[in-house]
Amino acid sequence: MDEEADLINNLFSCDKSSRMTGDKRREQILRTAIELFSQNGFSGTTTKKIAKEAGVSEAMVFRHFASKDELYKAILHSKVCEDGEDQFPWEENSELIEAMERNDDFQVFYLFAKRSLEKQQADIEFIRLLFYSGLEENELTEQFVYEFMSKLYAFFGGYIDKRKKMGAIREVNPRIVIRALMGMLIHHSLNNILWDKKRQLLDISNHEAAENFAKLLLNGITK
Amino acid sequence: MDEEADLINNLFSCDKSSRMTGDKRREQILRTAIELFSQNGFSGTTTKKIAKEAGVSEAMVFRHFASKDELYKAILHSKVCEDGEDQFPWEENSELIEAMERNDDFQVFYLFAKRSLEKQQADIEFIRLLFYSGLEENELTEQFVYEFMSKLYAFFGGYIDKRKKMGAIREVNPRIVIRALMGMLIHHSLNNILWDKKRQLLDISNHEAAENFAKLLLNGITK
DNA sequence: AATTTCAGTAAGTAAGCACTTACTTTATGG
DNA sequence: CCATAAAGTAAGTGCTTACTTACTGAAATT
Repeated sequence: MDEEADLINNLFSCDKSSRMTGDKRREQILRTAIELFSQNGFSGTTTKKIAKEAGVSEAMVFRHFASKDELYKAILHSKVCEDGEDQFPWEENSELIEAMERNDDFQVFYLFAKRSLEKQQADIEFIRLLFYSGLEENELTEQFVYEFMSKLYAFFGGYIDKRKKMGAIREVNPRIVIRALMGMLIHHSLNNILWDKKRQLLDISNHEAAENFAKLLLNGITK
Repeated sequence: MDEEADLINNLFSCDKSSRMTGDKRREQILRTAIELFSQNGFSGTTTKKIAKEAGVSEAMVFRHFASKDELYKAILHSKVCEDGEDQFPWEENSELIEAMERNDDFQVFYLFAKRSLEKQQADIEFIRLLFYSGLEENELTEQFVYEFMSKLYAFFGGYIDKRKKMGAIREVNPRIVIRALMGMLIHHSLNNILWDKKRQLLDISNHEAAENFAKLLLNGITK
């Protein structure tokens, strides 16, 4: 409580010269850097700008992080590895688990899609960072995607396999199904974030998108 | 012929000091820059490196392009606007048109998917540039995506509407279908290019991918 | 053969870059 | 209340950046 109050106080107070503890300052620099790196990429972001935005001298950035590279790694680690755990909240999503137990295929896919879209929209920074670092060929990103997708294949592919055995789902490679679904979801978010911010091409709610994608995946468009 | 022979000669000859005409040198610098910008993004690419890679002095880069920014714009224009036209070759794809005429839905979606995947794989530079410039919030990119997708909606959405009226396809927003399909295709390519180069997560041919995505879109996975 | 044209360069410039050094200020526990 | 540790900075460092200037030499035109 005190901690949070202090943080808010520091962030909004006009008294820029107020001192922070090392840990808090470190965290604040990290958060500022996340914002800038996600906006402008690695080489598009200067340590000077990070320092200025964080309201400290450049030397402070280098006191907390050995180099710009280390700072970037710390960011990817915090966003991709720590928050990344968070990106896989389905096992604790009781609504989804229940839908799986009662074999309500539509609900399973719908809930998954809706939750994914909401997550993606709530953390645009994360998506931008993921794509920037992917283009920059950062191996941490490759590793994250591999682990994340492996978990997804295990969790979701398992359900598909089960329903296949029950005769509810036709013979199909679960990984292809998952790639198709993730493609719809990520690409839809990316359109909203990068290319079609004004929703000129397609303006639908997360509910509509999730519903349509789920139906599409389950029944296709053929009558 | 002569032109091409000269070009090949110049590219592979060890005689680096050979003179080129202004136009050819300009084109060569442009091509070199495309390669580097698509690999490292705008701020990750230096004019010095472009010059070195092109085998000329830095001053030559600035003789042909007023600034680094102008060079980048010229690249996006050439890749996205000129070659971009090329990215919409379906109207001239007689196999696809024929499939549309005989209302062979599967063949229509399959051919579209396969051709798209092939195009994307053949021009990785283009995709990287598209994503880099999208993240960098370049308005040229936004414009290209808008025009490209509008054409696609007109061309493909028309087919879906026609088949809807014929009662072959259920009530569905064609734009959502197209977004879903493009999502599968682009995301699959992006996985292959960025995150899963070694195909550890999913290793399928373009034929397999196109076939599965088309089936999925038409009939879903339900038995 | 002389002149003009233009591809091409070497060697700059000022500003900006990641990063360091040497120092000052502030909180805190004995 | 003072010693100490730690938060903080000003003013650098050498190097790189985008971009320029003043020049050279090959080839086409006259």
